[in-house]
Amino acid sequence: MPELPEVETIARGVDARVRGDRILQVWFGSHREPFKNSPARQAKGLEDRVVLGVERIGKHIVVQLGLAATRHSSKSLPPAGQWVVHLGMTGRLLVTTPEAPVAPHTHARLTLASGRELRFVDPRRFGRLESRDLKRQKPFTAPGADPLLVDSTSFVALFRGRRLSIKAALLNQSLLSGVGNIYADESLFRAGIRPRRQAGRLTRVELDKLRQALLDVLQHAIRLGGSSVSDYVDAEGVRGFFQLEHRVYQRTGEPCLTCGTPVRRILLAGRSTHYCPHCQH
DNA sequence: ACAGGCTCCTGCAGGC
DNA sequence: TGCCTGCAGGAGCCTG
Repeated sequence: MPELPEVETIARGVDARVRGDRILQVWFGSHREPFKNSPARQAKGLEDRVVLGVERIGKHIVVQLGLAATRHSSKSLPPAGQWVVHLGMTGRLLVTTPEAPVAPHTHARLTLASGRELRFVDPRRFGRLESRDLKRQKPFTAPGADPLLVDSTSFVALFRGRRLSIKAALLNQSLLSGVGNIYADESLFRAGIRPRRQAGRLTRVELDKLRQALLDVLQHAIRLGGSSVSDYVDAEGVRGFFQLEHRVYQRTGEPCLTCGTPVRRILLAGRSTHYCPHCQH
């Protein structure tokens, strides 16, 4: 479901609601997916920890956890652990009251000292949950560069010599972490670049244009709370509005908003890909 | 170093 | 009404 703007929106919303809260008890509703390490070990890493903060890293939501005692000591103490949430296609992370009806496919419920609950819901179970003990493991890092932070030189270097299509390159999380199908199509449209073009053959000017288009489209989407294509909602259950700004994504056959040519849909890297055959070269 | 296909899942829309 | 197909915001694996 979610790409960078949706994950950013959720992470900010969860952070605003649970930062400083303490996890009292954890309930896991399933014992197969979505656990990268065992539910028992995750519960151990979560219970009686204080939420120091919640942030987005790539498409992951990282909950920074401190020992309950750190509340009373220095604020600069590093986190003791992390809870890493990947939402897959249909995952949701919601802050609710304990009385709120439990949605089908709820896989995790974290009871908080404030009386709230943090819930993970994921019908397709493509999402992943992982707890990391920072005494024994390194902090989670994204495999690729963050599209909001990457500078022009590094961006250009990512694609140098690469023979795969620019669309596939944008989706490759070890190059850029956070771009998915919607924002790949939307940024390529705004940059005037055909998705099938070989990444390594784009000019510096084109890549600069692409980086700027990507930055613009992601920041604009974050301001609008992300894209609600089907059932995406933020931490409070509120839908985003960027889907109203889509120019090509899921507009197959509809007129290009710039030139009127019908938007074309092809399959590329196994994904639906939308572009304007007139505006993109 | 890729491309392409397949897989993991559930749910929904559209055609018949 | 039901049954079928195709499709969906992700990503890892395997083969060629």
